[in-house]
Amino acid sequence: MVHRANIEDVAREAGVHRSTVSRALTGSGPVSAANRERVIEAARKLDYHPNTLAGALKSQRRNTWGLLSFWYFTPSSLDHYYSKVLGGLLDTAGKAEHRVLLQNVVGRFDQSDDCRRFCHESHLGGLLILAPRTAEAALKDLRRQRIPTVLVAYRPRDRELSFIDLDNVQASRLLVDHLAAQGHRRVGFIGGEIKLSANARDRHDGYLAALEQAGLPLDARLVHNREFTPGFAVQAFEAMWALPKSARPTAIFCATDRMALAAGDAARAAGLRIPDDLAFCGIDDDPVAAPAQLTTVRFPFYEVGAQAGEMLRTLAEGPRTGPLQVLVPPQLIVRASTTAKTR
Amino acid sequence: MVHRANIEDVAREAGVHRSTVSRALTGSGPVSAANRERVIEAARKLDYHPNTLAGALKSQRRNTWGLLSFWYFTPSSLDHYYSKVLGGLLDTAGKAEHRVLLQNVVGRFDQSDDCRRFCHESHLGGLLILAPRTAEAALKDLRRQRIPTVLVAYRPRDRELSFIDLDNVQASRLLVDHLAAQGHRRVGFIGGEIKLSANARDRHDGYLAALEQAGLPLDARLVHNREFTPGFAVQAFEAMWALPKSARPTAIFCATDRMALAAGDAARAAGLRIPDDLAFCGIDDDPVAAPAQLTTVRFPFYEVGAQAGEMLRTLAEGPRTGPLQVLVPPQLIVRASTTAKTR
DNA sequence: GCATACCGTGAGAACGGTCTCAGTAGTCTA
DNA sequence: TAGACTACTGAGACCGTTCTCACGGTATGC
Repeated sequence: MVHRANIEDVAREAGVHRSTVSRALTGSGPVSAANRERVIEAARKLDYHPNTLAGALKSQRRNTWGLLSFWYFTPSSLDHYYSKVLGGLLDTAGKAEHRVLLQNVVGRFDQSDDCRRFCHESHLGGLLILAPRTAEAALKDLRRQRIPTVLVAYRPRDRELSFIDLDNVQASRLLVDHLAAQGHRRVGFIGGEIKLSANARDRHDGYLAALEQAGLPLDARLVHNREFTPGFAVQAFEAMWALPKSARPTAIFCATDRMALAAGDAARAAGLRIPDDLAFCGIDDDPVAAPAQLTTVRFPFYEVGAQAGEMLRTLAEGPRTGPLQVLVPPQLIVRASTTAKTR
Repeated sequence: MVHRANIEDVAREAGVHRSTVSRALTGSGPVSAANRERVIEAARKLDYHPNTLAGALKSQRRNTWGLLSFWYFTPSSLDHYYSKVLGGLLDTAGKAEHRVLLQNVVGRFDQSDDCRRFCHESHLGGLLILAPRTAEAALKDLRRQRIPTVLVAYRPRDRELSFIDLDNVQASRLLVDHLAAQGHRRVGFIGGEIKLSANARDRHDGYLAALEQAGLPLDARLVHNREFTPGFAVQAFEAMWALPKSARPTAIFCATDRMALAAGDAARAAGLRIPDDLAFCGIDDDPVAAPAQLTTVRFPFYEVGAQAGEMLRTLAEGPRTGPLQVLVPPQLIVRASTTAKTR
């Protein structure tokens, strides 16, 4: 291993004590201008880089944030989400002079030794947790450590925890309002099982709330909740289209883009023109949505990551701030699948 | 801050010296069965977690790998690449009892202070560099540090560096061979500027080599290299289709999926049936390729990350291994855009 | 002129481990 | 039974910083 200059070498080179070197380089105390100059020059000459391990050990300062992701496998549909959140976090971390350390937890959160060791032994100054579906019990153990922790895209039952979640209710509202503004009155909904997924519930609830607020009729025959799958979307579309003509929807709002595209393809195959005969919209702004001209909403994942970082900063410095709880609104992306060219 | 038990506390609890605790927990020396038992019990009781900072400081052991990505901005098309490589690296790191630390470099690699500090001050035991387009000069500085370094998806001029690159030549070969096997003899190529990008050059070279090997004719009118953009792909398709009927291609191979899809859309708009009148294929297995039924090749990014980690391990332990240089072959994904249903 | 304040500095104790070394007791060999 | 060897243990230096403290010197206030 190459010899790396340490603070003592710099002190010798500059002809001062290492305390003075430390003060000069970190600005933690008074140093005469002449000595500061000498120290900086010596550090440059010796290519000195302080050993952060030693510094952190002594000062007990924690300048690393941990990102704990909790996936048994990583479905490709999460790549976009993951890398944008990460990008935002990295940028905030950079500004805050923090490093970002990663840990992927395979299997159950609360039984993972990796996870425990990551949180206890990595000298973390903050912790971000992605998608901890079953993790709330395990979080209690973490809280004893008093490491600032923010849950991402998850709303815990325990109201003492900090989180930054996506406003799925608002997502539905934006889309329903947009459809209403386009003149639609009969808007169908195809979503996931509301008992299994908070996302499914919120998107469904938002749909109901927005219908009511916009004064649109609610027709139970136009509401289908079971699975977040393209196959189910096609089935649900077919069921709606089998209704008497007057009962059919003029627009269908699917809880994901993939579902909307599948249902849209089925509709096209049945001879319908989109959006004139039937409009479609989804949620996610999946990469396939843009080429397919699908109206959708997009969550600003980069900003979620960046703001999560800011929350960690606030939690770390605030002596006694309560939990921080943020709901991130989505952005409406209007495309041709809901905007008739001929009107 | 909560009191965290240290090794001294455990020693006191177990009634032994802290040396014995260290030996018992790390297995670095002999400990009697009775004492080992006592130590483990004491550690459990006090919820002791060793301070890795202190350990690494003294032992000079480096158990962190750095992942340096170098993007001025992060285009969404790289999300998939980035998160898969990362996933693979994380898994290998986990097996090797290593942590992964991230740094995103904005702007020029060789002028980035963040980058230098990351490499010098993070006590890295290995370094992975993603997409260091202009970075080779800066790497010399890094090599002085003797940190095992692997370049990902990049082939450096300096043959002393270790890298793991994607075999773009082989990608082209797989596709051309596939087209030839489908009976095509006139295969067009649309790619990027070969002087600007190694990718563009390799894909183009692979096309030429595979044509020759398969005994297919090379017609300069069917080869278009300028930009990796959908717009250019459309132009190039139109140019080919404006040729006399006998000179037209029966299949077009585009250097990216996005280009292939754009050209394919233009062909469809011109009334052509795909693949019967004209077959298309691309490279990348972009998320939009599967729904569009586009034949393409996929690079195994997860495996790239995992193997890069293995390379770091080898470089770290090998006392004097030379540079490791790996070329990763892609996988052919055959879809309907090249397989005529009616034949 | 003396008390007070403050600036700049060096001395040296931490931080929490690891690791070398020496010493003790017990076992084995000749 | 002496000598060598082994298993185990504690003492304590050390990794490279930060940070508190004490001290000399100069400026300020009364």
